[in-house]
Amino acid sequence: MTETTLRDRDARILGAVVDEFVQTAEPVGSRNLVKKYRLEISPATVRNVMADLEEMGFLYQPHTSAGRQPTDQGYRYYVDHLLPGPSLPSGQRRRLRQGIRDADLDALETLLEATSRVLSRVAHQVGLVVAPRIEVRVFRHVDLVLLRPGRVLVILVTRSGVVHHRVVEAPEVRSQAELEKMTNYLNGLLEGVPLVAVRERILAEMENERVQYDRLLRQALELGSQAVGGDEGGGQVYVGEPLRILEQPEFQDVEKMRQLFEAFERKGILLRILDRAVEAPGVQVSIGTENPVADLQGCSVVATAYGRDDRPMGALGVIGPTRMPYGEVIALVEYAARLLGQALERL
Amino acid sequence: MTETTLRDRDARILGAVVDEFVQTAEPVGSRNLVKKYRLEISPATVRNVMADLEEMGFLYQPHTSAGRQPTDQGYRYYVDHLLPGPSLPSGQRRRLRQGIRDADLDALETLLEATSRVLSRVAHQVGLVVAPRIEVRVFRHVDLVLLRPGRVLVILVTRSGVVHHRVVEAPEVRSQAELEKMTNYLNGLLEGVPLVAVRERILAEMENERVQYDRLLRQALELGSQAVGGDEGGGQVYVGEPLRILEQPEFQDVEKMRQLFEAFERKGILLRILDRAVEAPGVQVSIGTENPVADLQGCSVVATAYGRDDRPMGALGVIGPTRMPYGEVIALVEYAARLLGQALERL
DNA sequence: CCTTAGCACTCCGTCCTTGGGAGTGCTAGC
DNA sequence: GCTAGCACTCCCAAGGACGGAGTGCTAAGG
Repeated sequence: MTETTLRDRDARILGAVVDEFVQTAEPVGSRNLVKKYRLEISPATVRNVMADLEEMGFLYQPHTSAGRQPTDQGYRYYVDHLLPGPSLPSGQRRRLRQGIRDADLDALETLLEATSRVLSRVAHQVGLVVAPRIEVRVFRHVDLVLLRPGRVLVILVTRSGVVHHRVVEAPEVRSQAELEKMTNYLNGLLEGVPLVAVRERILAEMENERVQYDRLLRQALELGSQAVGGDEGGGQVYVGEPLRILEQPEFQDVEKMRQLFEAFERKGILLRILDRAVEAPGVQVSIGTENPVADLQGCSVVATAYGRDDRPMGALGVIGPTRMPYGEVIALVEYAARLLGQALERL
Repeated sequence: MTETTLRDRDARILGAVVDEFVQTAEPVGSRNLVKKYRLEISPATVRNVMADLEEMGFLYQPHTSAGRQPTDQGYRYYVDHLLPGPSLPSGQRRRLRQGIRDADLDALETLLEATSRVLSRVAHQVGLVVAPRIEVRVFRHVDLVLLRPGRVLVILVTRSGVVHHRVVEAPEVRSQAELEKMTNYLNGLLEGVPLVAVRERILAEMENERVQYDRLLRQALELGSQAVGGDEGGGQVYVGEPLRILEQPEFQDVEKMRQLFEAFERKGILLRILDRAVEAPGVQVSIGTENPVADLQGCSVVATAYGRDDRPMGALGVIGPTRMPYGEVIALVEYAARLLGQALERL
């Protein structure tokens, strides 16, 4: 990766090619470019420049004597150096605001899902939202329900109102009355503890003398520990209206579409990509082969963290073909993250 | 719909055409048919019969001088009269059993999802499962959690271990302690009441003198009522691995596929189709235009109820192109329903 | 040295034609 | 009522011609 800086005119032409190709999805030729973008030079000159840009790896021809299209590297340069100032048409702002505000008063899950959907609709791509990470979630309440002797349903509620539940084997538990006591004990013990610290807290409590002698308390801790165990994968991913992607011509091909949809099913993949945006500042753009997942050849992801600046909670973003209007999508994702952050603040 | 009965030979030919077309997805011609199915008559005779069958509406030609394919009516006759005895290859039985047994010990949701998935995989179509209807679900436990003053999270658990939750506005509620009392009260009141009867029970209790004078109890009932309200749509639908449908050549066309996927998103549509199978006895087969939803032109649904015979709980089925191996799929759906019923019994 | 006009060339996509294959319907004979 | 034979229809794949869009190169001009 040599960090090239293009001369002004060359950059302008690269920018024009990207803009044009994003718009039309057809290879762009010199003549057309000059006309549409009022470049004050002749097509022949543009051709020379294009040949240079191709040599540098920013453009390529799908076949000889066709127009040029941007390579991943071309898009990269465009994103890094040529983006117009971030401005979002007020119509889109409004739609985003409305979509997120409408779900605002509801539970967290609804809010996140609504956000992913409205992102999809406004961007004409597919919106993604990762639920707040386990680290920022705080224990609020636990409830134990005896389904039948030896089998207990553990319900866990976080401060933001997210409900987790899981069935746990507990052969020694026989009555709901026992569970009631355990519930009270656990609730008292864990009130306000961050979920990540719950296990630790429980282990510490195990040392407590009182616990050593009380079978019930020991069991309660055991249950509590099992309840939070294995929940590390906490990052639920919401995929909004995946069918939107069919609006993009590159996915008229069934095989391509299928690959992408398979990625959608494997939430782990999406999580991996979006997670990088949680830590990093600003909006992250992964273009085509830049992103680590082979199945997502030809796709780009624009993502950013949401939450307070000093304390990112999760990430959201948009996935679509590499041929995407980066300026617009970046502004969109940025704004959506701000709105979602605000909504969570209120929640 | 005139209820025609075909003469033996005609019926056999219709059956052969259906079998062959299901297998190859190509219009089938007379010559080929004779050879492959060892009909002891000449192609010319077969042609005559086919012409008759076409006139009766069982077959049609996509264009002159092409082979024949079954019409919806043709499939209907096949399903009603020509199905080979229901027998399921032991390999498929095993795969079904395994898929369902594996999820058996888990919570209900997991079980239902696993069932829809294994149906998809074994049938090479898309499996559908409707969660047990609200009528057969029984109240087990309720829990109220104060998220912040005036806003309460209501968690509802049914006997089978299904967890519902919802955020409810309750401006007067200010402390968790109040909620604790309400919780106990509601749990005592509703233990073992079928969900459909909960609201009724609550209304009856409202008349109770004790309640008239106790603000807390009134509020508790209010909350309980809101918690079950609007939950009529209880039938959650699980769609198993929709991408499987791409294995069928008819869905290589993006537009067709898109329509179907849109139907998958609108769970209401699927619910409507499957719900008919809950009441009806045996396996229901809706072929192409027979099913009430226009978007599902060209698709068939094979569905049946699961649960105890005298008390159906929900429905499951398979959706795919009209060109599907009905005999096999019917046997599959039947067996899956039995397995799921048994699994629920144990749960 | 950079720019540009001109020109020959390349490649794609479309349209048309052609020929073979699969299948039918009809007729006449058994 | 069944069947062999035959003429006919239609699709589909392959081949060829052609126009369009675009390029690269060369040579001339600033």
